[in-house]
Amino acid sequence: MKNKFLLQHHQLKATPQRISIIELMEYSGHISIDDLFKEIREKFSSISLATLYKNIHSMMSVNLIREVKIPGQKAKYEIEKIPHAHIVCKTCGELKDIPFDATRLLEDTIKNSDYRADDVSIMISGICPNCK
Amino acid sequence: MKNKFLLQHHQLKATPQRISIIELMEYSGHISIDDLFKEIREKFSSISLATLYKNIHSMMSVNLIREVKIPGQKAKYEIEKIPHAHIVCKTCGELKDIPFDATRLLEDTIKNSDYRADDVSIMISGICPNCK
DNA sequence: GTATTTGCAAATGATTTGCAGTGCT
DNA sequence: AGCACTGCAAATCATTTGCAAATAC
Repeated sequence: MKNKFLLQHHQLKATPQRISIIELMEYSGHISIDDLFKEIREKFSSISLATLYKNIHSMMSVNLIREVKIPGQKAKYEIEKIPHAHIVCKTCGELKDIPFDATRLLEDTIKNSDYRADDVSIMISGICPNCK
Repeated sequence: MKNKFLLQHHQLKATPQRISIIELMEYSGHISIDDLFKEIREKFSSISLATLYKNIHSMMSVNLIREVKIPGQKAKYEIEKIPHAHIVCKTCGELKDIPFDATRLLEDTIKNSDYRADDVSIMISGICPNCK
């Protein structure tokens, strides 16, 4: 129900496919198109990749979700939420959030450049505990 | 000459194509495969995209260059250099460096998580002076 | 001289598009 | 009812691969 409203508040029709996309993103944190496709087929066996791509685009265009690009990997998608940084493991590729408030960084940037900055995305890479 | 050594120090053969790739990256700061292809054809009219892709990969695998992924754009490539953050204009897509030392951020992350962090990439987005 | 690299053409993989039918509001 | 959305198939675009000839060292 919550996600139905979430979609409607962003002027998108609340189709069951879209609701399911949001649920899967909430559950996984970040998900690639391929994994999304695999998961969502369990519920909608006839869904097409084209539909996923179209929905990802419409949801991005209203800032409901965000694309996370990672060097050497396919893009992942996540629901817009509170400020955080990303940390990706160089070995296994796992992506995690860590709490990080970039407000300060943004303010500094605004001070030191003539850009009107409004968003920061931070990608840290390293080796995760499991792979160490 | 400098770039010939740069390649050799990374155990790559210094072909004229590779030297030219490095020159173009130095000149442009960040460049996409397509732009690289357009530019480099002026010098090597018979160069193929396959060669570019292959070289980009070999140069990345020895950390001579780095891939910069930007949401909504194709990847760009740049020579590894001193720490900086990226700022991209949401309107015209222009990408710029701003000086930024992420050492502190890295240290904090190491303290607060059990990852062994070794690299940070920061992408700020906003509106550039020209587009304001 | 030998191993690597180049450039071509073809294969593969990812994303987008057009369109007819369906479903949300 | 009307417009947006879905799913299919086909088109397009991006990247990779295999291989023979060329080149760096």
